[in-house]
Amino acid sequence: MSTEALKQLFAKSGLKFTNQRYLVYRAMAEAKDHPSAETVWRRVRVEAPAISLDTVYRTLASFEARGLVTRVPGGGEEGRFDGDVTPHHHLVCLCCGSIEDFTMSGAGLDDLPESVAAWGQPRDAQVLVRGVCRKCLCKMEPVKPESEKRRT
Amino acid sequence: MSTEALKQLFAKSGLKFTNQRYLVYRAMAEAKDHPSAETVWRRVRVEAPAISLDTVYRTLASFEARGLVTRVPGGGEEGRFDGDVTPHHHLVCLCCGSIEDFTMSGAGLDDLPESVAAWGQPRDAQVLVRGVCRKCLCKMEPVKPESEKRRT
DNA sequence: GTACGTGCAAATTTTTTGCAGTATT
DNA sequence: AATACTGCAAAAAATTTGCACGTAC
Repeated sequence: MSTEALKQLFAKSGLKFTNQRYLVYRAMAEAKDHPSAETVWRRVRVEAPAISLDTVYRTLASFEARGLVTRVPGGGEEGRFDGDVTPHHHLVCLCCGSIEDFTMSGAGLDDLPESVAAWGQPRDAQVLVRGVCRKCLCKMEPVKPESEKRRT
Repeated sequence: MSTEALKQLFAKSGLKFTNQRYLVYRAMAEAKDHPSAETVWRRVRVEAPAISLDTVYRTLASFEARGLVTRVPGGGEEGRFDGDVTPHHHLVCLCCGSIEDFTMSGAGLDDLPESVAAWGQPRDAQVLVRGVCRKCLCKMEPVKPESEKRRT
Protein backbone atom coordinates (compact mmCIF):
# COMPACT_ATOMS: atom_id res chain seq x y z
CA MET A 1 0.00 0.00 0.00
CA SER A 2 1.39 3.37 -1.00
CA THR A 3 2.04 6.07 1.54
CA GLU A 4 -0.60 8.22 -0.07
CA ALA A 5 -3.22 5.50 0.06
CA LEU A 6 -2.39 4.90 3.68
CA LYS A 7 -2.79 8.59 4.40
CA GLN A 8 -6.24 8.36 2.86
CA LEU A 9 -7.09 5.31 4.90
CA PHE A 10 -6.06 6.99 8.12
CA ALA A 11 -7.98 10.12 7.24
CA LYS A 12 -11.06 8.06 6.51
CA SER A 13 -10.70 6.46 9.91
CA GLY A 14 -10.29 9.81 11.58
CA LEU A 15 -6.62 9.34 12.34
CA LYS A 16 -3.87 11.79 11.67
CA PHE A 17 -0.95 10.53 9.70
CA THR A 18 2.11 10.14 11.86
CA ASN A 19 5.33 8.29 11.35
CA GLN A 20 4.61 6.04 14.30
CA ARG A 21 1.26 4.98 12.91
CA TYR A 22 2.76 4.52 9.51
CA LEU A 23 5.43 2.22 10.85
CA VAL A 24 3.08 0.22 13.04
CA TYR A 25 0.67 -0.23 10.18
CA ARG A 26 3.41 -1.35 7.86
CA ALA A 27 4.79 -3.76 10.42
CA MET A 28 1.34 -5.28 10.84
CA ALA A 29 0.71 -5.51 7.12
CA GLU A 30 4.00 -7.30 6.59
CA ALA A 31 3.86 -9.54 9.64
CA LYS A 32 2.67 -13.07 9.14
CA ASP A 33 3.23 -14.22 12.70
CA HIS A 34 0.45 -12.43 14.61
CA PRO A 35 2.85 -10.41 16.74
CA SER A 36 2.29 -9.09 20.24
CA ALA A 37 2.46 -5.37 20.94
CA GLU A 38 5.96 -5.78 22.25
CA THR A 39 7.07 -7.67 19.17
CA VAL A 40 5.70 -4.93 16.95
CA TRP A 41 7.55 -2.45 19.10
CA ARG A 42 10.84 -4.25 18.65
CA ARG A 43 10.32 -4.24 14.90
CA VAL A 44 9.39 -0.62 14.45
CA ARG A 45 12.21 0.45 16.72
CA VAL A 46 14.62 -0.58 14.02
CA GLU A 47 13.40 2.35 11.96
CA ALA A 48 12.31 4.63 14.77
CA PRO A 49 14.36 3.91 17.87
CA ALA A 50 12.56 6.57 19.87
CA ILE A 51 9.07 5.12 19.55
CA SER A 52 7.64 4.11 22.88
CA LEU A 53 5.88 0.90 23.74
CA ASP A 54 2.88 2.87 24.98
CA THR A 55 2.45 4.37 21.57
CA VAL A 56 2.44 0.94 20.00
CA TYR A 57 -0.23 -0.19 22.46
CA ARG A 58 -2.31 2.89 21.78
CA THR A 59 -1.84 2.65 18.07
CA LEU A 60 -2.84 -1.01 17.93
CA ALA A 61 -5.87 -0.29 20.11
CA SER A 62 -7.04 2.51 17.85
CA PHE A 63 -6.40 0.39 14.77
CA GLU A 64 -8.41 -2.39 16.31
CA ALA A 65 -11.30 -0.08 17.15
CA ARG A 66 -11.37 0.99 13.50
CA GLY A 67 -11.06 -2.49 12.10
CA LEU A 68 -7.59 -1.97 10.66
CA VAL A 69 -6.21 -4.86 12.66
CA THR A 70 -7.75 -7.70 14.63
CA ARG A 71 -6.95 -9.15 17.99
CA VAL A 72 -6.31 -12.87 17.80
CA PRO A 73 -8.10 -14.81 20.51
CA GLY A 74 -6.67 -17.77 22.32
CA GLY A 75 -3.11 -16.56 22.45
CA GLY A 76 -3.38 -16.75 26.21
CA GLU A 77 -1.55 -14.15 28.24
CA GLU A 78 -0.22 -11.69 25.74
CA GLY A 79 -2.45 -9.89 23.28
CA ARG A 80 -1.67 -10.89 19.71
CA PHE A 81 -2.62 -8.91 16.64
CA ASP A 82 -3.37 -9.71 13.04
CA GLY A 83 -2.95 -7.32 10.16
CA ASP A 84 -5.05 -9.53 7.93
CA VAL A 85 -8.64 -8.51 8.49
CA THR A 86 -10.17 -10.85 5.93
CA PRO A 87 -12.06 -13.78 7.45
CA HIS A 88 -9.87 -16.74 8.29
CA HIS A 89 -9.22 -19.19 11.09
CA HIS A 90 -6.41 -19.75 13.55
CA LEU A 91 -4.21 -22.54 14.84
CA VAL A 92 -2.69 -21.79 18.22
CA CYS A 93 0.17 -23.82 19.62
CA LEU A 94 -0.23 -24.31 23.35
CA CYS A 95 3.44 -25.13 23.62
CA CYS A 96 5.28 -22.27 21.90
CA GLY A 97 2.46 -19.80 21.43
CA SER A 98 2.85 -19.60 17.68
CA ILE A 99 -0.26 -18.77 15.70
CA GLU A 100 -0.96 -19.77 12.13
CA ASP A 101 -3.80 -19.17 9.73
CA PHE A 102 -5.91 -21.71 7.97
CA THR A 103 -9.03 -21.60 5.89
CA MET A 104 -12.11 -23.74 5.78
CA SER A 105 -15.65 -23.21 4.66
CA GLY A 106 -18.83 -23.55 6.63
CA ALA A 107 -17.72 -21.58 9.65
CA GLY A 108 -18.07 -17.98 8.60
CA LEU A 109 -20.44 -15.29 9.78
CA ASP A 110 -23.00 -16.47 7.25
CA ASP A 111 -22.91 -20.05 8.42
CA LEU A 112 -23.93 -19.48 12.02
CA PRO A 113 -27.12 -21.06 13.33
CA GLU A 114 -30.18 -18.94 14.01
CA SER A 115 -29.64 -19.18 17.74
CA VAL A 116 -26.82 -16.72 17.32
CA ALA A 117 -29.12 -14.04 15.98
CA ALA A 118 -31.12 -14.33 19.18
CA TRP A 119 -27.99 -13.71 21.18
CA GLY A 120 -27.12 -10.41 19.57
CA GLN A 121 -25.10 -9.03 16.72
CA PRO A 122 -21.99 -10.96 15.74
CA ARG A 123 -19.08 -9.01 14.38
CA ASP A 124 -16.79 -11.83 13.38
CA ALA A 125 -16.68 -15.60 13.50
CA GLN A 126 -13.71 -17.87 13.31
CA VAL A 127 -12.63 -21.36 14.12
CA LEU A 128 -10.02 -21.53 16.82
CA VAL A 129 -7.96 -24.68 17.03
CA ARG A 130 -5.65 -25.18 19.98
CA GLY A 131 -3.05 -27.90 19.96
CA VAL A 132 0.64 -28.51 19.53
CA CYS A 133 2.45 -27.51 16.38
CA ARG A 134 4.76 -29.86 14.56
CA LYS A 135 7.86 -28.09 15.71
CA CYS A 136 6.91 -28.56 19.34
CA LEU A 137 5.85 -32.16 18.76
CA CYS A 138 9.35 -32.83 17.49
CA LYS A 139 10.91 -31.20 20.51
CA MET A 140 8.89 -33.51 22.72
CA GLU A 141 9.78 -36.60 20.74
CA PRO A 142 13.07 -37.36 22.51
CA VAL A 143 11.22 -39.89 24.60
CA LYS A 144 11.21 -42.08 21.53
CA PRO A 145 14.01 -44.46 20.58
CA GLU A 146 16.59 -42.74 18.44
CA SER A 147 15.98 -45.12 15.63
CA GLU A 148 12.94 -42.99 14.89
CA LYS A 149 14.53 -39.68 15.54
CA ARG A 150 15.40 -37.71 12.48
CA ARG A 151 17.07 -34.65 13.79
CA THR A 152 19.82 -32.31 12.81
CA MET B 1 -21.29 -35.61 40.95
CA SER B 2 -20.96 -37.22 44.34
CA THR B 3 -18.14 -36.38 46.67
CA GLU B 4 -16.87 -39.92 46.38
CA ALA B 5 -16.85 -39.85 42.61
CA LEU B 6 -15.02 -36.56 42.70
CA LYS B 7 -12.44 -38.03 45.01
CA GLN B 8 -11.93 -40.78 42.46
CA LEU B 9 -11.62 -38.27 39.66
CA PHE B 10 -9.01 -36.27 41.53
CA ALA B 11 -7.09 -39.40 42.42
CA LYS B 12 -7.10 -40.50 38.80
CA SER B 13 -5.72 -37.11 37.85
CA GLY B 14 -3.03 -37.33 40.49
CA LEU B 15 -4.58 -34.70 42.73
CA LYS B 16 -5.18 -34.98 46.41
CA PHE B 17 -8.66 -34.29 47.61
CA THR B 18 -8.86 -31.01 49.47
CA ASN B 19 -11.76 -28.86 50.43
CA GLN B 20 -10.46 -26.02 48.29
CA ARG B 21 -10.32 -28.19 45.19
CA TYR B 22 -13.68 -29.62 45.97
CA LEU B 23 -15.23 -26.19 46.20
CA VAL B 24 -13.55 -24.85 43.09
CA TYR B 25 -14.58 -27.89 41.12
CA ARG B 26 -18.16 -27.61 42.28
CA ALA B 27 -18.27 -23.90 41.53
CA MET B 28 -17.03 -24.59 38.00
CA ALA B 29 -19.45 -27.44 37.45
CA GLU B 30 -22.37 -25.28 38.50
CA ALA B 31 -21.29 -22.09 36.78
CA LYS B 32 -22.83 -21.33 33.45
CA ASP B 33 -21.19 -17.96 32.98
CA HIS B 34 -17.57 -18.89 32.27
CA PRO B 35 -16.24 -17.12 35.34
CA SER B 36 -12.83 -15.57 35.83
CA ALA B 37 -10.54 -16.80 38.58
CA GLU B 38 -11.56 -13.89 40.73
CA THR B 39 -15.24 -14.60 40.24
CA VAL B 40 -14.72 -18.21 41.24
CA TRP B 41 -12.86 -16.96 44.26
CA ARG B 42 -15.73 -14.73 45.33
CA ARG B 43 -18.09 -17.67 45.02
CA VAL B 44 -16.12 -20.25 46.94
CA ARG B 45 -15.36 -17.74 49.65
CA VAL B 46 -18.99 -17.92 50.66
CA GLU B 47 -18.35 -21.41 51.91
CA ALA B 48 -14.67 -21.11 52.71
CA PRO B 49 -13.87 -17.51 53.60
CA ALA B 50 -10.22 -18.31 54.18
CA ILE B 51 -9.44 -19.59 50.71
CA SER B 52 -6.92 -17.45 48.91
CA LEU B 53 -7.09 -16.16 45.38
CA ASP B 54 -3.72 -17.75 44.66
CA THR B 55 -5.12 -21.13 45.45
CA VAL B 56 -7.98 -20.56 43.05
CA TYR B 57 -5.50 -19.62 40.34
CA ARG B 58 -3.37 -22.66 41.06
CA THR B 59 -6.34 -24.94 41.26
CA LEU B 60 -7.80 -23.77 37.97
CA ALA B 61 -4.40 -24.11 36.33
CA SER B 62 -3.99 -27.67 37.53
CA PHE B 63 -7.55 -28.51 36.50
CA GLU B 64 -6.88 -27.07 33.09
CA ALA B 65 -3.68 -29.07 32.69
CA ARG B 66 -5.66 -32.22 33.44
CA GLY B 67 -8.58 -31.37 31.21
CA LEU B 68 -11.05 -30.90 34.05
CA VAL B 69 -11.81 -27.35 32.95
CA THR B 70 -11.09 -25.34 29.83
CA ARG B 71 -9.86 -21.83 29.31
CA VAL B 72 -12.21 -19.84 27.13
CA PRO B 73 -10.41 -17.90 24.41
CA GLY B 74 -11.34 -14.45 23.28
CA GLY B 75 -12.36 -13.11 26.61
CA GLY B 76 -9.66 -10.51 26.18
CA GLU B 77 -7.95 -9.35 29.34
CA GLU B 78 -9.05 -11.67 32.10
CA GLY B 79 -8.74 -15.43 31.87
CA ARG B 80 -12.14 -17.08 31.77
CA PHE B 81 -12.83 -20.71 32.55
CA ASP B 82 -15.41 -23.26 31.52
CA GLY B 83 -16.41 -26.27 33.56
CA ASP B 84 -18.09 -27.85 30.55
CA VAL B 85 -15.40 -29.78 28.72
CA THR B 86 -17.64 -31.23 26.05
CA PRO B 87 -17.13 -29.67 22.61
CA HIS B 88 -19.13 -26.52 22.05
CA HIS B 89 -18.75 -23.01 20.71
CA HIS B 90 -18.68 -19.55 22.26
CA LEU B 91 -20.27 -16.16 21.81
CA VAL B 92 -18.25 -13.35 23.35
CA CYS B 93 -19.71 -9.91 23.91
CA LEU B 94 -17.14 -7.24 23.19
CA CYS B 95 -19.16 -4.78 25.20
CA CYS B 96 -19.83 -6.45 28.56
CA GLY B 97 -17.50 -9.42 28.33
CA SER B 98 -20.23 -11.98 28.82
CA ILE B 99 -19.68 -15.37 27.25
CA GLU B 100 -22.38 -17.78 26.12
CA ASP B 101 -22.35 -21.22 24.58
CA PHE B 102 -23.84 -22.31 21.33
CA THR B 103 -23.73 -25.43 19.27
CA MET B 104 -23.37 -26.03 15.58
CA SER B 105 -22.17 -28.88 13.47
CA GLY B 106 -19.39 -28.94 10.94
CA ALA B 107 -16.80 -27.20 13.05
CA GLY B 108 -15.54 -29.88 15.38
CA LEU B 109 -12.17 -31.58 15.58
CA ASP B 110 -13.29 -34.10 12.99
CA ASP B 111 -14.35 -31.47 10.51
CA LEU B 112 -11.01 -29.72 10.12
CA PRO B 113 -9.32 -29.65 6.72
CA GLU B 114 -6.27 -31.79 6.05
CA SER B 115 -4.02 -28.75 6.18
CA VAL B 116 -4.45 -28.80 9.93
CA ALA B 117 -2.90 -32.23 10.23
CA ALA B 118 0.20 -30.84 8.55
CA TRP B 119 0.39 -28.13 11.16
CA GLY B 120 0.49 -30.43 14.12
CA GLN B 121 -1.80 -32.11 16.58
CA PRO B 122 -5.01 -30.26 17.43
CA ARG B 123 -6.40 -30.68 20.90
CA ASP B 124 -9.67 -28.85 20.54
CA ALA B 125 -11.56 -26.87 17.95
CA GLN B 126 -14.30 -24.36 18.44
CA VAL B 127 -16.04 -21.53 16.71
CA LEU B 128 -15.52 -18.21 18.39
CA VAL B 129 -17.98 -15.48 17.61
CA ARG B 130 -17.30 -11.96 18.82
CA GLY B 131 -19.96 -9.32 18.73
CA VAL B 132 -22.38 -7.45 20.91
CA CYS B 133 -25.00 -9.25 22.97
CA ARG B 134 -28.62 -8.22 22.96
CA LYS B 135 -28.44 -6.67 26.38
CA CYS B 136 -25.65 -4.36 25.31
CA LEU B 137 -27.34 -3.55 22.01
CA CYS B 138 -30.31 -2.30 24.01
CA LYS B 139 -28.15 -0.19 26.24
CA MET B 140 -26.58 1.41 23.20
CA GLU B 141 -29.79 2.11 21.32
CA PRO B 142 -30.71 5.34 23.10
CA VAL B 143 -27.25 6.71 22.46
CA LYS B 144 -27.69 7.14 18.76
CA PRO B 145 -25.38 10.08 18.19
CA GLU B 146 -26.89 12.48 15.73
CA SER B 147 -23.52 13.69 14.63
CA GLU B 148 -21.80 11.57 12.10
CA LYS B 149 -18.07 11.58 12.10
CA ARG B 150 -17.02 15.06 11.27
CA ARG B 151 -15.00 14.90 8.08
CA THR B 152 -12.50 17.72 7.90
C1' DG C 1 -3.73 27.90 16.16
C1' DT C 2 -6.11 23.86 17.65
C1' DA C 3 -6.77 19.36 18.60
C1' DC C 4 -4.83 15.17 18.37
C1' DG C 5 -0.64 12.29 19.13
C1' DT C 6 3.53 10.98 21.63
C1' DG C 7 6.99 9.95 25.23
C1' DC C 8 7.86 9.40 29.89
C1' DA C 9 6.98 7.54 34.21
C1' DA C 10 3.94 5.86 37.38
C1' DA C 11 -0.22 3.24 38.18
C1' DT C 12 -3.39 -0.72 37.44
C1' DT C 13 -4.64 -5.21 36.65
C1' DT C 14 -3.91 -10.01 36.26
C1' DT C 15 -1.30 -13.90 37.33
C1' DT C 16 2.83 -16.25 39.31
C1' DT C 17 6.21 -17.62 42.85
C1' DG C 18 9.11 -18.49 47.33
C1' DC C 19 8.49 -19.96 51.66
C1' DA C 20 6.84 -21.91 55.86
C1' DG C 21 3.11 -24.09 57.96
C1' DT C 22 -0.89 -27.59 57.13
C1' DA C 23 -3.44 -31.34 55.52
C1' DT C 24 -3.92 -35.70 52.75
C1' DT C 25 -2.64 -40.32 51.62
C1' DA D 1 6.03 -40.01 57.79
C1' DA D 2 6.38 -38.33 53.24
C1' DT D 3 4.61 -35.45 50.00
C1' DA D 4 1.57 -32.48 48.12
C1' DC D 5 -1.30 -28.30 49.10
C1' DT D 6 -2.34 -23.77 50.93
C1' DG D 7 -2.02 -18.99 52.55
C1' DC D 8 0.59 -14.98 52.77
C1' DA D 9 3.08 -11.47 50.78
C1' DA D 10 5.91 -9.96 47.35
C1' DA D 11 7.10 -10.26 42.46
C1' DA D 12 6.36 -10.35 37.67
C1' DA D 13 4.13 -9.42 33.36
C1' DA D 14 1.01 -6.92 30.49
C1' DT D 15 -1.45 -2.95 29.64
C1' DT D 16 -3.34 1.71 30.79
C1' DT D 17 -3.24 6.54 32.21
C1' DG D 18 -1.94 11.58 33.53
C1' DC D 19 0.67 15.08 31.99
C1' DA D 20 3.52 18.25 29.30
C1' DC D 21 5.42 18.77 24.93
C1' DG D 22 5.33 18.08 19.89
C1' DT D 23 3.21 17.67 15.33
C1' DA D 24 -0.38 17.15 11.61
C1' DC D 25 -3.98 19.56 9.64
